Amino acid sequence: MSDATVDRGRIPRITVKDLARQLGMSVSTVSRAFYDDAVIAPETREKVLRRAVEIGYQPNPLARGLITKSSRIVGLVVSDITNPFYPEVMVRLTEQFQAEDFNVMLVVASPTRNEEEAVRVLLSYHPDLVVMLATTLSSAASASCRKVGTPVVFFNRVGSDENSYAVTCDNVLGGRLIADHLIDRGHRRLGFVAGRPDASTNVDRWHGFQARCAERGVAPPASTGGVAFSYEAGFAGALDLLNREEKPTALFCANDILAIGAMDAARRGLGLSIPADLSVIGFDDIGMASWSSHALTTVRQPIARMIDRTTALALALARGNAVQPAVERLPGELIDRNTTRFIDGQ
Amino acid sequence: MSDATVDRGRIPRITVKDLARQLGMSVSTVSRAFYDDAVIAPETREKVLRRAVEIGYQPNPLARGLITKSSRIVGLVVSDITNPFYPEVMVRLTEQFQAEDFNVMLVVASPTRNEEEAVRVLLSYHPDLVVMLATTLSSAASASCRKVGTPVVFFNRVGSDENSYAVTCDNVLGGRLIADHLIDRGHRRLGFVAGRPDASTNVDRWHGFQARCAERGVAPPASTGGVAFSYEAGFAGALDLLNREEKPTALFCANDILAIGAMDAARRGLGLSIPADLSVIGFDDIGMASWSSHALTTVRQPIARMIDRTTALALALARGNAVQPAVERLPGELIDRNTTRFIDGQ
DNA sequence: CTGAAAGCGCTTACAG
DNA sequence: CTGAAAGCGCTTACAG
Repeated sequence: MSDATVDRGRIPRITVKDLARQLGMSVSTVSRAFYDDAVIAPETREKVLRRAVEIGYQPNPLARGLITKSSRIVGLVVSDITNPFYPEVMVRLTEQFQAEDFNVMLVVASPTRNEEEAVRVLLSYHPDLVVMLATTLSSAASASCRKVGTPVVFFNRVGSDENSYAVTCDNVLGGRLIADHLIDRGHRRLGFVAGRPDASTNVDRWHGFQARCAERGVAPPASTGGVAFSYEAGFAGALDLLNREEKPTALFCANDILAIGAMDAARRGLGLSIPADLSVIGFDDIGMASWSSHALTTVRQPIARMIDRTTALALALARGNAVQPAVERLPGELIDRNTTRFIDGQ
Repeated sequence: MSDATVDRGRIPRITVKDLARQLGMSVSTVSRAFYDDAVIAPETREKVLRRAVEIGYQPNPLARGLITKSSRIVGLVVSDITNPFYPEVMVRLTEQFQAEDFNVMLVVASPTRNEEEAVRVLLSYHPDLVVMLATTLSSAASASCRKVGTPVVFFNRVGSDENSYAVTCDNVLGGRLIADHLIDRGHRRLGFVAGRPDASTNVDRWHGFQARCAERGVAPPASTGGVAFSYEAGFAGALDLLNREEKPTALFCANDILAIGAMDAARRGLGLSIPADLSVIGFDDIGMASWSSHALTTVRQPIARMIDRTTALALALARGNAVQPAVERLPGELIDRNTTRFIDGQ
């Protein structure tokens, strides 16, 4: 019974040695049983595997990683999680990785522990891959990953450097879709409530929106905000825009949470009715957007496909397959609910 | 330059050996520099540490864990994440653990990978501790943790077995607070919209509510739901209760999301006005509850304190300190906003 | 105070 | 097909 140094009351774990001793085999043989492509007699493998489940042995992936240089850990770095869009993404990504026998190490970047620091400690665990699920552009973090050869893929955000992987919704296209939707309905005085200015989602949506307005000969939209993707920011942004000389008749908010805040400001703060007095449109199509109290017209991110693409890409990268750095932009879809309307005149 | 077996294009990591060679020291000495309580000359330590940051060396916690039997990993198992209450908890717990140099391995239990299976793979990483952040009662999972000697603490949920650790809001008390609030305002026909029946939060809130009603001589509340903690369930639950013979004048919903669904049902579905025609009260005080479109009266969970207690407990446990198994119930606070009112008559 | 050695739990050439 | 040996990147008694 090995040298069971009782570590702080912790029970000594079962190891290959235990299994080997019990079966009268060498540790090498036992070890091989856990690899499908190892040369080992089928009956031997079966014996090992059967006994393993009996005594509850599982190879220690940490020790294994020391040898194989593969930890089967994927690091997930997250920062702004206030958007309900992200928890779902986190969970679904994690599920997918788990299904492929990768485990997720969660790291949160915050004011106290910034992204660079967070990535530094993450890297000490030697993840096979890191995926970034955050809203700000940071090249430093991805640079330190690259320095140690760890591939990184950005989810719903494009890295600031050329050679990184990213999968996002086509935010520029989304912005254009929204411009068309509003302009087609007769709106000419448009407003934009921005989220964080350093988020690629924010800038791309704005660019698309703006560009399409210009193409269709509509006056440049008024814009405000740029503090956060939050209810409060949406509330404040709408108030700002709607108190200006030239009141917009329609607001594009950089995401759904902003839009919900904006609607509350319009309704409760200003006594407006939506969509009668004001059209509002969001982006993301979070669950809440479909609630009858909001019934928000928005652009739905193709979240299932985005997650599929991310895991596929991630897994390929983690396996060491060479794949061209690229950003994949998947088109979103405009979901027309009840917060925009046709206006006459103009 | 060591035996750089180019592993799938991955860059060979810097190790103690590299550092030792560069400094002309032994690996033992270098290793000691990273432990505050190790005997080592101060200047030596400083030299090592300085050089380490220069070349970007960090001890590999995985290799370290092999020796120390401490992975500095805390496993976080999560299942029903649809409640916006949880993402915040996840992030804040993770931040706290990070601050103490623990890292979080996220594991999600789902229909495809149930809790037991999830815990099994988690345990293979030998976490120093696991915290359960889920809504269903499962003793199997905690049993397998105990079998390998890994402490588990339940957050906002009490384990089904006696000797485990848990920190929760005092849900029974919360239910009582709500009963008092409603009864004090003259309500006598009360309704309860349940969440998942297997969640301890749900049963405790219901018990407290019921018991207090009985104590104050109010007729037993009608109850419905019991499918999920979701908007849809709240919507359906309210519809059910409000279509009964004896319509309740006030609804206690087992959490805020249910309450928001219930309010939408009452308002949009039934044309009722809140609180004029119906009082509604929730539980949690998620961010959304304070939005002006909801302004929901609710019981606020003492989330900051709950998290502090959890990390304190967790850290003590992870350090191997003996602490009595116990469930800690922290009192919540009733936040009186705009969804309940006094009724006359009776 | 420092170093050589053993060992943590694994895997993987290398012989047989 | 199997086993003995070396080694992954660390830490920690044990000498000196």
